[in-house]
Amino acid sequence: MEKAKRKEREFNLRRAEILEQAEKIFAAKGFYNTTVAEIAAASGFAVGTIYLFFESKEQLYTAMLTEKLNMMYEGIRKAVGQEAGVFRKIEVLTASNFQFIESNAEFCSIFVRGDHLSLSEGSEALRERMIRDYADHVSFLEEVIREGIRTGDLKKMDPRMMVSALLGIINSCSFKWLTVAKEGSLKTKVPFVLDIFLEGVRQNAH
Amino acid sequence: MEKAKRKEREFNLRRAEILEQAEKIFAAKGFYNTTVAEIAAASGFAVGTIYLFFESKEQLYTAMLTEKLNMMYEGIRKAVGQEAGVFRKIEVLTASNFQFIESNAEFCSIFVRGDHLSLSEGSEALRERMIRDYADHVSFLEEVIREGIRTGDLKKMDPRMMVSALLGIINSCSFKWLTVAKEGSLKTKVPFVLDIFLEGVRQNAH
Amino acid sequence: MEKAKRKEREFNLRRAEILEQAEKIFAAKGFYNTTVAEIAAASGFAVGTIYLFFESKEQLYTAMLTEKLNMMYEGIRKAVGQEAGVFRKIEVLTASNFQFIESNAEFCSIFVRGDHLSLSEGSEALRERMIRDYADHVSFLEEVIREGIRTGDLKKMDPRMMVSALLGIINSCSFKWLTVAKEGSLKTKVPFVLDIFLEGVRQNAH
Amino acid sequence: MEKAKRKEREFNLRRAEILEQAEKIFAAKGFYNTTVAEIAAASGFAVGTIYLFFESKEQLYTAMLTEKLNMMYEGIRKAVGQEAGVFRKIEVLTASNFQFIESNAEFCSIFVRGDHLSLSEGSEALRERMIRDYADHVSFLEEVIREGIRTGDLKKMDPRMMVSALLGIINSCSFKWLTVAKEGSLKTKVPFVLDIFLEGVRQNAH
DNA sequence: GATGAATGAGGCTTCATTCAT
DNA sequence: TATGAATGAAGCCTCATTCAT
Repeated sequence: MEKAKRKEREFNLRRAEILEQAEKIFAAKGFYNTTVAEIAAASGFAVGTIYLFFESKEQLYTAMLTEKLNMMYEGIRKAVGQEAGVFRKIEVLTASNFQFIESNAEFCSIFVRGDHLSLSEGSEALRERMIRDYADHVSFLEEVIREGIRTGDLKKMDPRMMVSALLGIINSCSFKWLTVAKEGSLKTKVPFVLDIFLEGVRQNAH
Repeated sequence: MEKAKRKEREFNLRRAEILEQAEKIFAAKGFYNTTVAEIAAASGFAVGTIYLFFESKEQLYTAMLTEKLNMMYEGIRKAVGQEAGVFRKIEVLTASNFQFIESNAEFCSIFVRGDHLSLSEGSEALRERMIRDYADHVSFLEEVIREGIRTGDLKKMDPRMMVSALLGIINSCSFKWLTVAKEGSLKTKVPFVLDIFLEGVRQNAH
Repeated sequence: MEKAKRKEREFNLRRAEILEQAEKIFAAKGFYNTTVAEIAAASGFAVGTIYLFFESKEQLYTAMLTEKLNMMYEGIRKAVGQEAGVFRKIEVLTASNFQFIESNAEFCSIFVRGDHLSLSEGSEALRERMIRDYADHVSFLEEVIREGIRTGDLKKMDPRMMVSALLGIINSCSFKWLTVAKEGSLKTKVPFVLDIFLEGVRQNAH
Repeated sequence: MEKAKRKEREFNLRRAEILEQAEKIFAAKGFYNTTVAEIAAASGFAVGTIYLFFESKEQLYTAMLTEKLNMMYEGIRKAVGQEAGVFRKIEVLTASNFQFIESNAEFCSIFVRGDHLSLSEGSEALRERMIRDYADHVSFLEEVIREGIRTGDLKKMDPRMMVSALLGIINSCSFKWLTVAKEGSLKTKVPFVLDIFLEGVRQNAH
C-alpha cells in the first residue's frame, strides 16, 4: 500500500503546518487571546479542518508545546551523550540549551508570557504528561551530575539540587535574553554559566 | 475633614479585601478561568461594586500582582539593607526571598500556573510597569553585588549576570518547592544556595 | 421586604413571557429547529438574558413542557374531583381533556410533531420527571376507575388497561382533530367517546 | 441486459443494508443526535456513498420510516383480507398490529422518542407522503368497519370515529408495552382490546 | 454610593454536504 | 463507482461591562 503511506505523510505535513502557524500566533498573543479561526486562517485551512487534526484548541496547544519541548530535551540529551567527562557534558548541555532557545525564540517566549498550563480543568492528563516529560529530563541530568560526583569531579552534594541550580542559572540567562534584549548570541554566556556553576563567585583570598 | 479620611480608609479596606479574595481565586484557577462574578461573591460585594475599585478585570489582576510583588521586593530590600557585608546580604536576600514564597505559596503558584502577563493587547502600560518594577529590584541587587566586588569579596564578573545567576538558583529552588512538594521548609536550602553560588560545585583537587 | 417580593413577581413575569414565546416557536418548528436567539428575539430579551432564567435550551424546553402538562393534569383532576359517580367523572375527564387541547392547540401540536423527549443524553433527570408526572396522572385516573368497579358501575377488568383504553380513545380523537382539521369543537365528540368506552361498538342482537 | 438487473439488485441490497443500520441508530439516539458518519460506519460504507443512495439525511430518515410503516400497513391489510366477518377481521387487525410492534420494538421506539415529523421546513413533500400513507391505511380500516355496520354486526356510528377509537386503544396498549415494560407478549392483550372496543366497560344491570 | 439584572459580541465546536481523486 | 478529507455556516453558551434604580 503505497497510497496509505503517502496519505500519512500528507497528513503529517498538514498537521505540522498547523502546528507551525499555531506556534507563532500562540507565542504572539497567548492561549486565550488566540482563536481557532485565526489559526485556521493562518494555516490556510477551514475551521473544521483543524478539528480533523486536533481534538480541541487545548489539545492543539498542548501538542505543540510537548512536541517542541521534547525536541529540545532530545537535542540536549543527544548532544550530552556524545561527550565524555562531566565538565564537557555540562558545557554541551548549557550550549545546546541556549542553542535551542536562540533558534526558537518565538516559541520560547510562550514561557515568558507564561500561559502554559493555565488550562482548564479538563486536561489534567495533558498537563501531567508535560510534567512527566520534564521530570524525565531532570532525571537524565541528575544522572550526569551523579556520575561527576562518582568520578570525583564534583563535590558531594544533593544532585537534584545541583541540577536545579544549573537549570536555574541557564533559565535565568535565557529569560533575560528573551525579554530584555536579543542582541548578541546567548552562546557567548556559556563560559560564564560554567564559571559560576563550577567555581562560584567568591573571590578566594590567597 | 475627618470624614474624608475615614472614607479613604474605608475605601482602602474594601479594596484590600477584594484584592485578597481575588488573589486566592486567581491563584487557584488562573486569570482566564476566574470570573469577576466569583471575585465579587467571594469578597461580599456586588459585581458592579468591583468596578468602583478597579477599571477592569485585567487592571484588578495587575494591581494584585504588582502590589504583592512590590511587597516582596520591599521586604527583601529592607532585610538586606539592615545587614553589613556582601555575604550576609546575600544570605539574607536568599532567606527573605524564600520566606516570602513560603508565606505566600498560594500567590506564588500564580507564577507556576503562569498566566501573568499573557494579557490582552490593551494593557501594555500595566505590563511595562511590572517589568520596570522587576528591573528596579534587579538594579538594587546589582548594587549589592557591585559593592561586594569593590570590597574584594566577590570575583570581578559582570554584576548583571551574577544577579541573574543568583535569582535563577533561588527561583529554581522555589519552583521545585512549589510544584513538587512543600514538605520541609524552603529556608533549609539557604546554605546550599549560598554554597553553590559562592563556591561552585567543582571538587577542587588539592 | 416589599422589594424582594416585587422582584420575584417581576422575575416570574419575565420567565412566563419567555416560556410563552418559546412555546409558540417550539410548537411551530420543533426543538432542534428552534434557536435560542429566536426565542430571545421573540420575547424581547437578549440571548444572555434567557440564561438568567433557564440553565440551557433543553431546560427551557422541558420547563415549558412539564409546567404546561401539569396545568392540564391539575385541571383535569380538579374537574373530576368535583363530580360524583364514575360516569360523570369519566365524562368530565374527557371533556376537560378536550377542553385543554382546544385551548392549547398550538402547544399540543408539539406532541404531534413529537420531539418531546428526543433530547440529548444529559437530561435524564428532566425526562424522568415528565414520565413520573404522567404516571401520577394515570394513577389518579386508575383510582377513579377502581372506584367505579367497586360500586358495580364498571365491569371487573384490569383498571390499568381500562385507563389505557380511555386515554387512547381520547388521544386518538385529539390527534385527529389537531392534524386533520380543527373545524368544529372537539367537545362534541364527548358523547361518542363515552359511548364507545362504556358500551362498545357491537350491535347487540335482540 | 442481465447486467443491469444484477446491478439493480445489488443497489437495492446496499440500500437496504443502510436503511437497516440507520433504523437501529435512529431508534437509539433520535434523528438529531444521529450523524450521517455514524450510519456510514455502521453500514460499512463511506460517508459520500450514503449520498449515492439518499439525497439527504432527512430523506434517508423518511425513507426508512415510510418503508417500514408501509410494511406494517401491508401486513395488516393482508392478514385482515384473509379473514371473513368483522369480528374476525378486527381481531386479526389487532393481533397483527401487535405482532408488528413486538417484532419491531426497536423501530417503534422511534415513535415513543417521537422525532418523526419534526423535520425541517424543506421536507413538506416527504411529510405529506407519510400522512397520506397513514390516511390510506385508515381508509382501509374504515371500509372494514363500514362493512360491519352494513351486515348489522356493528352499531351505526361514524366509522371514522370507530377506527380512531380502535387505533387509539391499540396504540395506547402498544405505547405502554414499549415504555413501561416489555415483559410478556403484547398479544395476550388482544382479547382485552376486543372486549373493550366491542362491549365497552359498563357493567350492565340485569 | 452600591447594586445586580441585562446585555450581546464572540468563542469553540459540530456535522451535513460536496467534490477531487 | 466509491471515497473521505475538507468545508464553513450556524448553534449554544459565557462573561466582562454597563446603567437604571
